[in-house]
Amino acid sequence: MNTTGTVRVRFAPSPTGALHLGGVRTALFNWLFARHYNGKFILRIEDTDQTRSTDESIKVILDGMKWLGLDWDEGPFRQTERMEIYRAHVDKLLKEGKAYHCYCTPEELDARRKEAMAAGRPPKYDRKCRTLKAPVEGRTPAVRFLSSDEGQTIVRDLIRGAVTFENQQLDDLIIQRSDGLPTYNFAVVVDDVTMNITHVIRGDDHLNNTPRQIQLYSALGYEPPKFAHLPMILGPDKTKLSKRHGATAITEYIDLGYLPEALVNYLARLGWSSGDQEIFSPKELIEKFTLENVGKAPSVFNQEKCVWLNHHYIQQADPGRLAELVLELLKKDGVVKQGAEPDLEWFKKLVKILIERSHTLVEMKTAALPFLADEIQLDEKAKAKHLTPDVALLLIELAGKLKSTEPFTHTEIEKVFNGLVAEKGIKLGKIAQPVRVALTGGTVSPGIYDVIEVMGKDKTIKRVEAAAAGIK
RNA sequence: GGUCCCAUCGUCUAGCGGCCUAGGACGCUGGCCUCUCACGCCGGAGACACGGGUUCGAUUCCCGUUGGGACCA
Repeated sequence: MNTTGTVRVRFAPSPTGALHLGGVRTALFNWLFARHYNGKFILRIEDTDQTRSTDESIKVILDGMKWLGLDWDEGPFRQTERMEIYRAHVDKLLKEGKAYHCYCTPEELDARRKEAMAAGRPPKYDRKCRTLKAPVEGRTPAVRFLSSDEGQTIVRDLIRGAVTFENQQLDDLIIQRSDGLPTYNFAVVVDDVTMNITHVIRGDDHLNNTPRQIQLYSALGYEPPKFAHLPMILGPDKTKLSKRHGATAITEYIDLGYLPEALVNYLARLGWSSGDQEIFSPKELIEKFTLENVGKAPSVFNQEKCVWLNHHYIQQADPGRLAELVLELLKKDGVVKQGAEPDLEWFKKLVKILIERSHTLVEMKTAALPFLADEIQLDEKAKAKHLTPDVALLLIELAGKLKSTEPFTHTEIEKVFNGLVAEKGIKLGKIAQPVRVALTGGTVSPGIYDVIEVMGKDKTIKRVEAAAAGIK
């Protein structure tokens, strides 16, 4: 690939809602491409649609990118701050006769479109205003691009190869609406040109816009950038991923307890691969990422695999970091009150014993609950199965032994259990399960010695005795 | 409807004419480990959409069909 000169790519989201997975993947690929080739990654906010754009949404996008670690080198630029630039380019085209005023109202266009469809003709603009001699009184015109209707426009896409479009099929598209705002296709071209973008890497859904844009570049007298159209991310029903497929916004994944590195790794592998490798650090991704290994086929977002990666990265993560993240979740839920945080070192110990069986931070949070609460509710089924009359005495005996256990550590606690088991000639499960239920309320938890150690002597004995007392 | 794109296990993918009895990962599943659940380890089921070419030889190249998707309305 020709990479002489600095690579400049951009991510250009519309701030009309959440930052969702498709957008994130586009941003990620652009970012990886820029970093791989030591280029620049530019962030541009496409907010010309002022009725739908919000500052809140811009904040969500920027926060999401930061969370993922996708740092940008220039921007964020906002299109609303660049209106003069668009206007100047429109004027230039008008002056050179490459664009013309169109006085047709949306209603008129709509009517003619319907007429054309009814008559079996393609619903294309009929170019009525192309030959207009004088302005129409009392109307503010839109501006249309005078496109060629002969020949072909070939998009040389870095992922798809050459894609040919018949110019005849292309419309005289509006580049400036009657309210003076530039249209999407026009603003994009002007922006990419004036920002010296070298590679436009974007979703497949823009491939059909590309020939028009190429024509605009050449009308404006600019060399078009190189294009690369990424395959879409689909939902389980194989249609474009959208809200009805469940969690699609990046913020939802934060709330669900995902780690950014897991999401980055997962999204990188959607539509891109490097042999058999599944796990990539950001550094490796940057090293190995090229457009050559980007696939053409759309891919379905698979929650299970994403969770698996999240589990993997939770195992790798620093317990201190996890402790802080889980604590945040607990505060958000109101389980932990500001100023009443548990001892951080103790909490870290707790987190450590939960790591292995946690797929998300939310799971970790849930598993931490019995350790934080003063009182616990015993699961009825677990109680019925494990807290049976024959274990009442065992529990009392165990509690007694634990009272004099010093130091109160995994090793010493294990000795107590082993001693009791040998003495009574029972299986470990006979006592471990009832204790687990007594301490955590349920039948699933980390290893019982770890649970006891972290729970602490007082709480352990209190709960074991309470459980024994509750057996009828 | 028009234009464009796409097509390997359920899903993500490797494969860039012979190495393929099609490899890996998630998920599913049988077993081992075991104080529960996980983790881990060992094993299993599971795909080249179809039909024509091209070629000594097609998953791989070409054409068509089918299917799916996107865009424009």
